[in-house]
Amino acid sequence: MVGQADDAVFRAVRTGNPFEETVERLLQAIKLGVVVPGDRLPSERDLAARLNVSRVTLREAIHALAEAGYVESRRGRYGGTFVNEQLPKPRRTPAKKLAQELGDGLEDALVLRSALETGAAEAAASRELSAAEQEHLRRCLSETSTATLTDYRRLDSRLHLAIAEVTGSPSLTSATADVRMRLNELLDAIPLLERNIEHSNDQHQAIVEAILAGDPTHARQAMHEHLSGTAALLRAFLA
Amino acid sequence: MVGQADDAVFRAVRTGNPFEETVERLLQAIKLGVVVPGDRLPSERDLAARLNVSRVTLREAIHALAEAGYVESRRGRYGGTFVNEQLPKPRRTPAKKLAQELGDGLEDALVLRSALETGAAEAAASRELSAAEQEHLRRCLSETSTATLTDYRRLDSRLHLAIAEVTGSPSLTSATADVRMRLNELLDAIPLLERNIEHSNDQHQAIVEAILAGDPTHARQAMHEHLSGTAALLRAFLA
DNA sequence: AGTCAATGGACTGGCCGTAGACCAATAGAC
DNA sequence: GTCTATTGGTCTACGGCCAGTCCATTGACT
Repeated sequence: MVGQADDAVFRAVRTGNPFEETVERLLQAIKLGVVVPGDRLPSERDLAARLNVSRVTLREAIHALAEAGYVESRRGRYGGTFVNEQLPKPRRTPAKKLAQELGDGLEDALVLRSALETGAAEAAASRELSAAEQEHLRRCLSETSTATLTDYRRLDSRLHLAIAEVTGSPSLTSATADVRMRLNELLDAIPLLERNIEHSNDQHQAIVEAILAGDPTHARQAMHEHLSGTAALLRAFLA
Repeated sequence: MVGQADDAVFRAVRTGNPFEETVERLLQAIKLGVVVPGDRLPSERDLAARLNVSRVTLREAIHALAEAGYVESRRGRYGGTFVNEQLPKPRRTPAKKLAQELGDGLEDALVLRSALETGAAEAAASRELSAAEQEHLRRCLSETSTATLTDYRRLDSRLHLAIAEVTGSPSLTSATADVRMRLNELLDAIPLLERNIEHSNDQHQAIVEAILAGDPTHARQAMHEHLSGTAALLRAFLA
């Protein structure tokens, strides 16, 4: 055995039990804006099948999220589990502590994110996008640019996810969602400045325009700049 | 709910049971050249802990691999589980059938691979590599360039994995290993031409040189060309 | 030749998750 | 107003996986 890559291949098969994983996945859907306040989740039977988890386990996860104030369930036909209009405020753990917890994980996540998202921007710009996909991109861009402070993170996440989506690669989309979740807690720990948001919005627009124009090189470069800015902000704040 | 990204976030929490996952992981270690014929795997107790799996499950997985002819176990101190010198030949499933099974999965994997590996090349070239890391890269490159036909796939995989390793990002390394495994079966289905190998070797050298020279742009570009070639080959063969 | 540490091999009790069936409630359709 | 399909809520029997323990074997070291 060589002794370097074995950490990667002999890593944990499962990071948590099915219950925890399920909670995490539902949180992902909410925090990344895949489901929006007021939306209904798929029925327990459907969702359990899609997540490949028993209904009991899924219900436990939903129950946990309900107690935490994220969702609410209603019985009867046309009932279901709905995302709350008022989402719980993320606990602002001190940045230093978070940085300590993550350790090398921060650099790890940033490197992976850069690879995934610049790759996604390039791939998206290299494809022929359907009218629906174009509309989806534009809509996410517009919603992000007009977002209030409290909604900004979620809509920003949603836009980045949308870019991954229009590559047509589900795996790339999943990976992007996962790495974003890893960085989310950190992002919540740093203050949101109006000036930064404006800058981000400009960059978002440049990225989306390059994708819609079918300019892979420019799309990649614009995304690279955008991510570098966020990365620098994070590194500075957690130093 | 929007209805596009939900496939990504509501995907299966676990693709198989712990047993299957463990088998897959050990196969990964062998097929990607992380462990080499003659090598000893970590002890069952250590390995089970690293994989976060019970020893019983790990033993079942090892037993399955032993029956398939991949490994052999010896008891006593200085015993252990060893990778066989003669690995089982991969079954050459007809390319058409494989393509049918994968379906859209091929494009999915190719897009993800491109993002991960071009990103890895760029990131690797952007770092200061330690002497050990440089040596590791050079060694993998050299072993690949002098490989016999039967060993080529494994050493080629190992080289690509090494490039991901020297980014210093474990997540990127893991993801690279995973997507490579998804493409492995396909790669086994297409014939290995001496001419293609020579071409690959040239490209490999260009990539590694760019990384060692600290030239991110060139490294990315060289990797992009390399992957495009393989992707075109695969698409052509499975059309 | 004897010792011993480390390894694979085997067994047990317990718990988490599953599959499936059934109950209870709800709101639209008629 | 009644009916009914769909949804969340509940329960039970079963199986896989796990943590822990002990046994069997081996070969280097003394």
